[in-house]
Amino acid sequence: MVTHPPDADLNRVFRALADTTRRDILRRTVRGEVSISRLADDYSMSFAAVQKHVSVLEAAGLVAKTSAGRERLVRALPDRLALVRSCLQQLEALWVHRLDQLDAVLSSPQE
Amino acid sequence: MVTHPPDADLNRVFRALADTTRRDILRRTVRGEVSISRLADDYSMSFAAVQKHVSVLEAAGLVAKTSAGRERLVRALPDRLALVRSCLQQLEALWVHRLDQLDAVLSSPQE
DNA sequence: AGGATGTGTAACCATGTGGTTGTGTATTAG
DNA sequence: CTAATACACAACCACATGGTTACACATCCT
Repeated sequence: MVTHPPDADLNRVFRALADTTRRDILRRTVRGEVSISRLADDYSMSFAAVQKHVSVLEAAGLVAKTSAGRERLVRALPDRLALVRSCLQQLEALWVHRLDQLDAVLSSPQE
Repeated sequence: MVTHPPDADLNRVFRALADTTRRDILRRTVRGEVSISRLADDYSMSFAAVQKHVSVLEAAGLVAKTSAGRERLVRALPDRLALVRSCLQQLEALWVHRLDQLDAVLSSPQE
């Protein structure tokens, strides 16, 4: 069970997505760049907490920050979602394969 | 920020997927029912640890257990993955929308 | 210059997580 | 019946996580 590097990445991405606030931040930064304090305005938690959420998303590669004067603009990055999609697709492919096998068993003559 | 019940579900599902061992268990139980001890044979951790992983997957609705004599057979459930897919799809739809807006801006005459 | 705003960082706390061991209880095998 | 197997459950531990507050620093505004 050597955990491939991509495995660790996948863990971080799923982990980052497993929080309502972070998913919301992601939705908001998909539409365009938003500063951290403007993000923080809409949540009932401290600025530092929102900052932490952003840094979790950043560590997962789901978001990037760019400096603009005294504020940091957060924008969502689409690339890492492909990782998740491929993981799910792989799982669902196995399901399809199982169903195929079931079909084969049901439609083949008894042994 | 009233977290809808589905939000909590989504959190649990993503959280459950954010672990290499659990994703592996999921892959193995997609193909067909596997007992917990047979699952545990292939990981370098205690039986109880694997049991916990299974129960996390179960709480997330990704897996179900059925009694068969003294063993519990674990099988993967496909339904909850649809939740994840729709969440990602929604996010990516927002991205597409942003790109559309960008295109519109770029192709429209200056103001 | 000086104050307001935006951010980064550190310390701290409660709780959750991933792992362990130990014990109890069914169920199967001899 | 007894022993081994498969599981459930609880207690425990180290560490991560999500939150807080406090403080330092940079940047903008007047």
